[in-house]
Amino acid sequence: MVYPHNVPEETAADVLRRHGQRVTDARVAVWETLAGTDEHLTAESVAKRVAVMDPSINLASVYRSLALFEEIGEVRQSHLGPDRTAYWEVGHPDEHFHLVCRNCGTVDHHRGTLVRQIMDHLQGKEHGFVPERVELTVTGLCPNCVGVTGSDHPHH
Amino acid sequence: MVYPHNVPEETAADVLRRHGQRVTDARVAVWETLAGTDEHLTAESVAKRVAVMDPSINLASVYRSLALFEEIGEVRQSHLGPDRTAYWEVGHPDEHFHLVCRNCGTVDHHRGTLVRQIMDHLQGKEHGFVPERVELTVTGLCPNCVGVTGSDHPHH
DNA sequence: CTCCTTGCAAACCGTTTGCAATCGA
DNA sequence: TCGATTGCAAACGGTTTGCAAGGAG
Repeated sequence: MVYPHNVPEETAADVLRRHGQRVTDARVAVWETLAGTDEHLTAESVAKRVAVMDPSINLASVYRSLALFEEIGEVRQSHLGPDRTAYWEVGHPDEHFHLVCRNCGTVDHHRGTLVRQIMDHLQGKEHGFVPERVELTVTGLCPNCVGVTGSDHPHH
Repeated sequence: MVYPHNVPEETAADVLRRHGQRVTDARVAVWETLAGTDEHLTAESVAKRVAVMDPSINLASVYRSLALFEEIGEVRQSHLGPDRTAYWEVGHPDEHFHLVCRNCGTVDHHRGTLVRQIMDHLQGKEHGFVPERVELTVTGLCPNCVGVTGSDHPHH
């Protein structure tokens, strides 16, 4: 079940130029890394994959590229889990949310109408609050871990 | 609109003993701080308020107390905003979510059936995923900031 | 009396930044 | 050409941890 990309045909250079940004090796490598997977990656793991294409690209440039893509709205950062690490993914056109297994750590994407419904719900009810972004993360046990684990503590 | 506490009558000592934990000054102070407000506090601000009651209590002990209360399920940690700072609050019986204003930073709690609905939605649809915790954070513009700010960038 | 908890200070770790060199347009 | 971008290394900031002293049960 591979996650289709934003605009599969569009290259990194296209994306950058569309936003009036310079096309550099670091940015291209970061974009290709993120666009080429359906996983959520930490900056570190993006850097690791980028290093395979071009070992001369520095971690700092990866961070700067990620920040750039986020600013222009092509990439999203989420804070899954209780750790303070950020996870990155290309910004999908469809709203979606995350199911995180507290046992095996697997992160599942789920698209559908739920996030839209939440937006609508707020539009009507919250006197004047203008929702822009909904971040919904559900923690629990994935099908694989339900039977295996007791109902208790994960890491002890 | 003050947020009513979990079990208003229960003292810090009660809570701790109920979980078989030792009653110490640091823990009592941290509990009273968190139970005495409807705000979300960072560890640092908890420490600041704790210091008023007892200046001898160390930041590290505040962190350890927060971790303890979280482990026993009496306190919750959320990652609001894009920074990696954690925000703490007592664990409310009613599910709720957060409305964060991207302009002024205000965090609003909202209780209601939304979170419950999400849980139910998942129970039925997600073949076997067992939801345990729903973290829903909506970023946008609060009523006060809607008119004031253009539709663009917050901090530039 | 025993083990748990604390204060302190140093370590951690993901992320950011200043700077001179380099690169893209 | 010339400002934007990079690599490098050092700084940052919230959080964690090792250890000896102090405190709860």
